[in-house]
Amino acid sequence: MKRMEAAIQNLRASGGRITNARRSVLQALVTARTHVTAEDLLNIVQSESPEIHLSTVYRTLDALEKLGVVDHVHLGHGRAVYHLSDNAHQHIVCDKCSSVEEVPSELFLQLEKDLKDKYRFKVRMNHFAVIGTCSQCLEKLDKSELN
Amino acid sequence: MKRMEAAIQNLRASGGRITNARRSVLQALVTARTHVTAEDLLNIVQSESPEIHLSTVYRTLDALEKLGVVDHVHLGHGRAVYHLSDNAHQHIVCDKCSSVEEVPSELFLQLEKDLKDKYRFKVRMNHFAVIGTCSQCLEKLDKSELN
DNA sequence: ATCTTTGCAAACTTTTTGCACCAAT
DNA sequence: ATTGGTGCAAAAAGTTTGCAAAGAT
Repeated sequence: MKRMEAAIQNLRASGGRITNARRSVLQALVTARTHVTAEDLLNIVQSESPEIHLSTVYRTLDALEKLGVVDHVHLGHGRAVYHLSDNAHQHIVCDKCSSVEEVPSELFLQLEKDLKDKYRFKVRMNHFAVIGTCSQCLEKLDKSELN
Repeated sequence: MKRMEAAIQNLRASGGRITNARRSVLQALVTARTHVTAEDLLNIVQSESPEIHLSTVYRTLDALEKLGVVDHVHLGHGRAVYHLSDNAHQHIVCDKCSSVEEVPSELFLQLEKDLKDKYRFKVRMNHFAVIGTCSQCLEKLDKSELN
């Protein structure tokens, strides 16, 4: 669990304190390893430490995000999902079934470069989701159009 | 105002009714012509017809969106912005100053194609925002790093 | 001892919903 | 006459905040 230790060093170095709550949230993030909502994290965390409060989860995520350890993406209907920072993938989100899939970042490299070169806009990788329709839902749609 | 008439036809054809509220919201969308929040629209609309309610704006936007006349994008901090459907541009949103810029869709064509071919995922153009840092904020950051 | 973090409850923001009334077709 | 839309008020859903007590350094 290198990531966990690195994050803890990071927190400490920035003058933060290492508390149970923070260790739990971090642990939960490592465990989950995918896009989880604050509430998902709360559930994981509370299965061990039921006293931990949702607002603490939010505040911890905030702190970790400021350190660059965590990122969050808004998936469209309000909820945000959080995960350990990692530039290796992006999210594609189905607007029919809300499923989230990860795709390699390389698909986005050209776009990133273009926006940089032509608009001096520095994309924050991993902080946006592409909305569309996933293969399963597309199939269902095709079938229903046959009727 | 072709767009407006087309939208009205569209509404009528789908069994919808043409009311003051709907005409106003549509008019406001045409007038604004950029990304506006539901509240922005409410303000525009209420300057003429103060009795129109926010929930009506939402319901109208909903109806128009189902017809494909309107689209909305979530910009990250909760608020959604709405605009007339138009595949010609995408949004890039600054995570520092929240400014929104439009960039031509062609930049996204390759990405769209890749996601289609490799993941059978059909991107819903115009329904996602790219988050990052705009040129102005980048400049400010550069300067502050010189200190 | 100091300064940060926590738990809780309450506030806030944005969007949705139930319902009785009203209006467009 | 029907069916769909409106205004209002209240609820939801997700997140943030103020505060006093507890905890990490």
